[in-house]
Amino acid sequence: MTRAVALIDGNSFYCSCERVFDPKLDRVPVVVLSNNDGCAIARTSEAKALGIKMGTPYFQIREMCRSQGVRVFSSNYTLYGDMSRRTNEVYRGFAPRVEIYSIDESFLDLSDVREGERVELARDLRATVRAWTGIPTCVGIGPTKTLAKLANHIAKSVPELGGVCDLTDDAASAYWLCRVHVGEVWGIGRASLAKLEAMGVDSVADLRDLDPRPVRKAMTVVGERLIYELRGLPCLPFEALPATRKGCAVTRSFSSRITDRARLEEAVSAHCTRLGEKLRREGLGTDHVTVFYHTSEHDRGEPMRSISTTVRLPEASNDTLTLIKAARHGVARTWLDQRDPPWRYSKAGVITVDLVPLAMSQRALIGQLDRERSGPLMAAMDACNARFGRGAVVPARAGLVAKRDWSTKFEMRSPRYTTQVGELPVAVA
DNA sequence: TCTGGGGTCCTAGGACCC
DNA sequence: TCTGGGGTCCTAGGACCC
Repeated sequence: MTRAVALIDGNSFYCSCERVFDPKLDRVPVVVLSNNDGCAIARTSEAKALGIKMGTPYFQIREMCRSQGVRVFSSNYTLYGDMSRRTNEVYRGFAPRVEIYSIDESFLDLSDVREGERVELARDLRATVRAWTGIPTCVGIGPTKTLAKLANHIAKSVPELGGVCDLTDDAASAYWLCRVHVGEVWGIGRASLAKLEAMGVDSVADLRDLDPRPVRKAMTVVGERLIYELRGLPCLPFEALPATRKGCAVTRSFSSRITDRARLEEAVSAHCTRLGEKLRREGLGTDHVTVFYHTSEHDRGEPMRSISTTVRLPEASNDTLTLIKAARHGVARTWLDQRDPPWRYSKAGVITVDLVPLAMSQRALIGQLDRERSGPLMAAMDACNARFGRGAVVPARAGLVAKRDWSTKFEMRSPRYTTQVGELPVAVA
C-alpha cells in the first residue's frame, strides 16, 4: 500500500468563520484584519478580486472598502479557534490519524484508503465538513506532504477540479508539476525563489528534476529534502502527536505610542499574565524571561531604539507573579530616562525559549514555600478566568487590560458566537 | 618554518510558515 | 492618525574541552 496523505484547509478560513454566522456575508467581499486592526490577513475571493493583497495595511484600503461595500472584521481568534476544533472533529471521523498543522490546515493519513477511492472520500469529507460546520474547504492528496500541499494549492486555484486534487496519480502529477510555478512549493520563499530562478528553474517539475547536491549547497538540507519530496519520497514524517512546544511568546503593538515607564511596565505585566496562562495550560515552565520593547520603524525621522534583555529566574516557573517581577526588572534595568522629544515605543513583548515540563525542573527545598502558595493561587485565577472570561481576574500590576489606551484595538470584532453564552446568535422565527 | 584534531554546546541570524 | 503575532528549523562561528 503506497503512502498517501491529504492536506485539507478552510478556504479563506477566518472569513468563512464570519460567514457561517451571518448569511448576509455570502457572495460579498469580506476581509479580516490582524491584531490592532493593522492589516488584511484573510480575504474572500471577492475581496481578492478587488485587489486587496495579503498584509495590506488597513488604512491604505479603508476608503476603497467603504466605497466597494467590503465587510471588514477585526480578528476573533476565540471564534476561529473553536471552529477549527470542530472541523478537526469531523476529520477524525474520516482518517485514523490527523496532524493539525495550523489553525486551518490538517494532514490526514489516507494510506489505508485504496487508490481509486481517495478522491471520492475527499469529496465526502468536504461535503460533511460543509454540512456540519459551515466551512468550505479544499483537499490535496499526494504521496508526500509537500505534494499534498501542492495538490491543495491546485485544488484551490482550478475550480473545475471541484475542490479536490490527487497527485498520488502519476499521470496527474506529471501533468500538473510542469504547469505550476516553483514559487508555489511549500518551503520556497523569496530568497530561495531568487536562487532557483538563477539556476533556470521555472516550474515545479524543473525543481523536481534538479541534481539535489548543488541545491543542498545553495539551500541547505531543506532544499534537498524538497526535491525528494517532490519525487514522491517522504522526508517529512507524519506527526499525529503534537510536539511539546519549545518556546512561547506574547508580543503586541500598542494601539497608540507609549512614552512613560509606568505604561510600559503595565503592558509588559499584562503580557506576562497571558504568558503564564499559556505555560500553565501546557504544564510547562521557564527559567528566564526575555523582555523587549522598541520604537516603530514607520516613525520616520525618529531614531530607532530597540531594547531586549533576558532576566534569569532562580528556578523554572510558570507563576504569573514571578514572571511579572522578572519582566519589570528587565524594564527597570534598561529604561533610559526620557529625552526631549521622548522615545515613542510602539511594541513590547515577553519571550521564553527552552521550556521544560515543570515537574521535572523542581529542585527540592528552595522556593518550595512559594510554590506551595503559588500553585493554588494560579489555579484559582485560571479557574475564574475560564468561567468569567479572560481578564476577569488579573494581578493588579497588569492593570485593567481592556481599559488601557495602549491596549490592542478590535473595533470591528464579531460576537464570540460559539463560546460565550451572552454572545449566542439570535434566531427570529 | 613549523603551530592538532575533533567534539560539544551555545548563540545569532536567516529563512520560512500560517 | 493608521503597517500583526507566533512559531519552527538550519547553519555558521565562537568558546571551550580533551
